[in-house]
Amino acid sequence: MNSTPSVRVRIAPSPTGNLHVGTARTALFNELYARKHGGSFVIRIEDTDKERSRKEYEEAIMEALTWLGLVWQEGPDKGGEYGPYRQSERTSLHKEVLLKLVQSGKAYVCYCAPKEKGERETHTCDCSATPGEINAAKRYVIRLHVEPQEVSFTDIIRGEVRVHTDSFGGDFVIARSVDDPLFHLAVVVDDALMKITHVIRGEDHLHNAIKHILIQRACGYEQPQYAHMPLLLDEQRRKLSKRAGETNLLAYRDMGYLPQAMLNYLALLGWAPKDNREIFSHEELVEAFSLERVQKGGAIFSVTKLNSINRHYLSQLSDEAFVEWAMKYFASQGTSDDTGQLQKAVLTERERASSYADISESLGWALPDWEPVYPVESLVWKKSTPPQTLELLRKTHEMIQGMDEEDFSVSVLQERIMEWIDTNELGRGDTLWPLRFALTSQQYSAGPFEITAALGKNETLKRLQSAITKLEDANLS
RNA sequence: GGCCCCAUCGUCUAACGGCUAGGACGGUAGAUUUUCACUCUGCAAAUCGGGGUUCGAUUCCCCGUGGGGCUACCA
Repeated sequence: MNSTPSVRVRIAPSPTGNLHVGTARTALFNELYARKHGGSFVIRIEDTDKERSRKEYEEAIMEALTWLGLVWQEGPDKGGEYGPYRQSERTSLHKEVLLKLVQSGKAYVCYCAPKEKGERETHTCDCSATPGEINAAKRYVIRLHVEPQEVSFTDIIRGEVRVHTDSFGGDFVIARSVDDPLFHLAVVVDDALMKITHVIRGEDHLHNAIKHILIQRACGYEQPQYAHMPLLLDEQRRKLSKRAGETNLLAYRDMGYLPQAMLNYLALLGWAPKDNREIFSHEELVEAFSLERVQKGGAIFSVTKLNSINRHYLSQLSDEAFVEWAMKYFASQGTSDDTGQLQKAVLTERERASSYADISESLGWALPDWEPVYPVESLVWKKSTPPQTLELLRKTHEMIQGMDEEDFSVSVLQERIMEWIDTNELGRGDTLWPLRFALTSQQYSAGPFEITAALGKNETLKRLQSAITKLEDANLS
């Protein structure tokens, strides 16, 4: 038999909301660690808070984890040897442990009133009922007996952490009743029963680790290795929360971020490889990852870097995949594309877009409801004059009129139009700016040939004519 | 308040105690370009402060300062 137990890690989200980006990162680090060591990654849904837990959140969480591309071996969706994987289905397990703890005197039933708000004295009382004598009519809790002492453990990321039990008031509550264990007890029991070897979680649990170790000792469990990761911060350097920005992972999918980009970005938050590399596939991350290289300080979740990484991955997509990605956005906006014009147009934003926000900003000209509303002067290039522009627009209209529909590809259009401009010495800027602007009415956009190709002959001529008319009517000098 | 954790460019980060503190994003200047973007070339930008230890400290130790987390009969 193998003497060293294989690595088993877990992520334990509570279905009281969508998957938080911070939780997603923790999940990723767990997954990477498990895969790196050929271990198992377990998902356990902590739905014991009956008030706030919702089934649809559990589904959203699983969907988000799947979207990110994480792979797990055991979970509520696929079962496993150490199930069930919903905490609410494990209460009998918890109860068993609880009873044993009380019977052995490691924990006791306590009828004392709840702690006052500012109270921080070490808890003392004479309560000592055994389970058989519990007076159900009276409110009670179950507390763990805690000998006043220094407790320390070695955190993989932080080194030695040492806390005195007095700092949290000694005997702490582990259950509201025999049927209602609290988080601390449930986590410890579940982790032990699921043979979790490494607990990798957020730094906000650092203090809890002490309580958890105390419970483990009382239960006679082996202590897992702990690794408390730095928190994800908002721009104000506070724990990333809903109020400071979007924290729902799936919202980023809906904003046009690719899962591989998000995965890559998340990995770089609090972790860095030995070399300067920043672009990593999932497999490459597994290869390069190590907990020892995880940062101790918190990291700000900032979308600018995510944008650049997303742009990189978008540029790696095939044309088909890129179109599919972009059209998903328009579909979500309820924009139909009967003519196929939008589909063609979308390609002009390749290597330019960072997310759907860019697509939506730059592709106005390709929308079915586009109208040529713009100030006439904008048609005139900065180094040109209105009469020149009018003249050139007329010539361009005439030139394009003479082209065949099948010549409307980017390369042919570019070749023909550029050659035409140069041989007639019309001036590239003087001609191309009004062309592009007449077609888009946008200050910034893709090049005129790409746009002409996407719009096709009829639409191009229509828009050029409209610009000519506008300019004539305006009668600028 | 108490307990704990942390500290390198604006941001994410690199640097066996030893090159001019490196890279990326962002910013900025320029080249290219009809515009924006892409690409290319430059530039600015950091070791929180004070003490030690050491030939030598971003790195180790102490103090201070700053930031953060936790302080539930939530998870």
